[in-house]
Amino acid sequence: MAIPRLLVVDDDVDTRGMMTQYLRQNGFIALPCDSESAIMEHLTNGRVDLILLDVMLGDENGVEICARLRDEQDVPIILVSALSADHHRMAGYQVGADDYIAKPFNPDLLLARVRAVLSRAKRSASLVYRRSVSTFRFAGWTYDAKLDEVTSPQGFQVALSRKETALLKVLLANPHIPLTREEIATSLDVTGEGQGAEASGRAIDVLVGRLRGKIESDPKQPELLRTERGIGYVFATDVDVEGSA
Amino acid sequence: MAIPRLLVVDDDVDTRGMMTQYLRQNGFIALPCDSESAIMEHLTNGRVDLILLDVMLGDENGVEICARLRDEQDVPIILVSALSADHHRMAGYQVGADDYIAKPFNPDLLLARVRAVLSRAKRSASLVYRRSVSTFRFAGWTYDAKLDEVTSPQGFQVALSRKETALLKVLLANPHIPLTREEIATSLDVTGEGQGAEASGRAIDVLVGRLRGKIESDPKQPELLRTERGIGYVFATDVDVEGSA
DNA sequence: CTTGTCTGTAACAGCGTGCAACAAAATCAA
DNA sequence: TTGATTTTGTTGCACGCTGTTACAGACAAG
Repeated sequence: MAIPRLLVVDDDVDTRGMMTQYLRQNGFIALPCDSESAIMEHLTNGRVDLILLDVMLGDENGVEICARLRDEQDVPIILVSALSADHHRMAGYQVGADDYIAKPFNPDLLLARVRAVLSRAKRSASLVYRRSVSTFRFAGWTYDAKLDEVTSPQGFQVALSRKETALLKVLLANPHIPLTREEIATSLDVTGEGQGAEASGRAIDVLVGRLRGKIESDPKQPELLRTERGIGYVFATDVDVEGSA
Repeated sequence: MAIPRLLVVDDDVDTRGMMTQYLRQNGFIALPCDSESAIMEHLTNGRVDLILLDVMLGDENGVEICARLRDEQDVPIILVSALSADHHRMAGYQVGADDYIAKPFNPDLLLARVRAVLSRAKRSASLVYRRSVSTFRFAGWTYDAKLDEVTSPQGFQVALSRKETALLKVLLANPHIPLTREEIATSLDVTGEGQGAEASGRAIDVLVGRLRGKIESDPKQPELLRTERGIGYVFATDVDVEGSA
């Protein structure tokens, strides 16, 4: 199972950034959102495993959004509220939220809830990504997330830089799913909010090229890290994940 | 049976674009519309297999339009609504809608409903184009949809560009059926809103020429990709499909 | 035949991507 | 701290893909 992709929906940049950063540090893919339309976009464009939804969203109302999402979707939702009032919690459950957290919350609590909801949501226990877990295998290659070691099919160890490793992780977590440059950039930018972090330039292109140079047998005709013209990049190979607690 | 042609009627550009794009990615021909007159135009000018009709259409009322269409036509209609209110659903069924979906909806759900209505509407199950099919054979040629590899009767591998591949796919999916330039263009344009995408020009003609140059033994006297003067192009050869789920 | 419409195609232009080379920034050693 | 080394982002150019245009040939109707 791939690394869970979470949507962090909050209109406050700081909160959003903190949560995003924390979740990423703990092995999740966290995508910051600030509106319902952004949520829909993500839902349309790719897999989303859990939505952390702030109740207060400027004009929009988190509870209503939750209700609407729940009407048709089956994505787990955790409501987050700055208010501790219980009626909010009730309202939340009524519209089908999977859990409810009051701000300010203990980061570990957040993590615990997220994991609980994720594992409750789906049957397979391996759904939840455990940091300590960690061997990815693809096309003869091995990536040991714990030791951060990449081993070629011939058994040679390949040294990847931090960003290269991060890129590989995102790709391994989303095999066969085309990722936008923006999505990739957001995932790489571990400093919390990726807002304008990658506004300029073609850093991702270059990074992809560098990674290709290290893991593709023929970088000119990539078989693992394929280009989706006009869209972004895809990891076009099946990936086996081997985990341990 | 040809690829189903769907009309996506919604006055919001984003929604329309998203739905259109998603449907196209899944093998349908999706034509964006924003008014009743546009619908009528399409109904007049060509085959339409299903209409996805937004209930809120600016000044116009989707339900009324639905009723009017139903009065004269027998095109299946799925109503789409931003409101979850049930009376809308009821009203929809009363005027003869084939199904009803509330926005925001799960893309896969949309797809499921569309397919259900289409197959319910009548005709063989093969109506729905299956993208998961893997190997096409025609006149000695082979096209492996999974690897995107085209192999000539002599066993040589031929490199096709993205659009060329897309064109070939549409043709292979509809052997012996003349396809309009518009139909082809719509199928190729995966970038969402095709509105003016193909308004101008003869891109299709040129594309066809290029594909001919690669797969016809004598591009001057095409045997596979024939021209239907005044109409469009036909793939004039039997195609064997070897599919898997 | 002529005329007008439709199609084939070469030539060109714009865009996105790969990549090398450079510059800036981060990391490390002392 | 300083300076060396590595990593990362930027820039410029080349190249392939794609749509447009213009013109010539093909076809249909008269």
